[in-house]
Amino acid sequence: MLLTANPTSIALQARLFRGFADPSRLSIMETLRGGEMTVTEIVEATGLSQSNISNHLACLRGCGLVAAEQVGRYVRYRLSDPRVEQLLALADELLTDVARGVYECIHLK
Amino acid sequence: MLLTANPTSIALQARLFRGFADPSRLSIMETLRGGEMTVTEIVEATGLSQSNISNHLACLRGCGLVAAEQVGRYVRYRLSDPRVEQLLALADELLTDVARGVYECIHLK
DNA sequence: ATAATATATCATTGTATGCTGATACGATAA
DNA sequence: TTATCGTATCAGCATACAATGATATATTAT
Repeated sequence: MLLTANPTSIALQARLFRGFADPSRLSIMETLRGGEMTVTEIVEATGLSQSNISNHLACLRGCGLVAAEQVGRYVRYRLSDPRVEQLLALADELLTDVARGVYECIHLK
Repeated sequence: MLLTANPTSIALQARLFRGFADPSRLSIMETLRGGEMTVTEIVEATGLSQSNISNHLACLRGCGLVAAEQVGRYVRYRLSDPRVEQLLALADELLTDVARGVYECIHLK
């Protein structure tokens, strides 16, 4: 008998973490910790290309990690849930202790 | 002037999240929430192949997310830090609210 | 209506990495 | 020592996905 946890749940959780597992998306989310921003503002703040940002915003939005609101010809984005920030903060904390390992880990690029 | 957060930190954080962003690694970590286990026990619990498990354990170990201790010809693995479990728990909580979005998100396989 | 600005979409390309199967290594038992 | 069991490593293949550049859409201004 396999003791595997609910496979669907595991797969979903993996996907959720993937939402956080990209530098561009993390930059966006870190930027949004400062409050709502338009796409242009995010582009300026991160230094990433507009299409790149838009692609990632679509991803984050699809996953429900950020929410968007159209304001005139701008679209304002924000973190959708306080737990998104909590997750970022907790990861930061954990990282203070595992940074060296993560940095030196040869299994993740 | 770019307002980018420390790029190195962002890259490391992305890597850290990648550690969590794979179903096999998540299965392993979920399994280890039940306490220390040998590789064989993890293989049985998850139903994944031995080499697959060993590869992922090497990754998790390299990142400092799990710790290992040799016991005879066995190696017992455990979660290395309570915050690893906290991160898993928080993700689970968040997932209760964003599950649909994550499931339907076309940007992540 | 036309132009200009803000954002989104899409195809392409390159790269990262997960999985498998074979094999090597290491520890104990016979 | 030899066999056996537990674990680790590695190469090869297949796939996922991030970044770019071009273009489409949408909103306001002239």
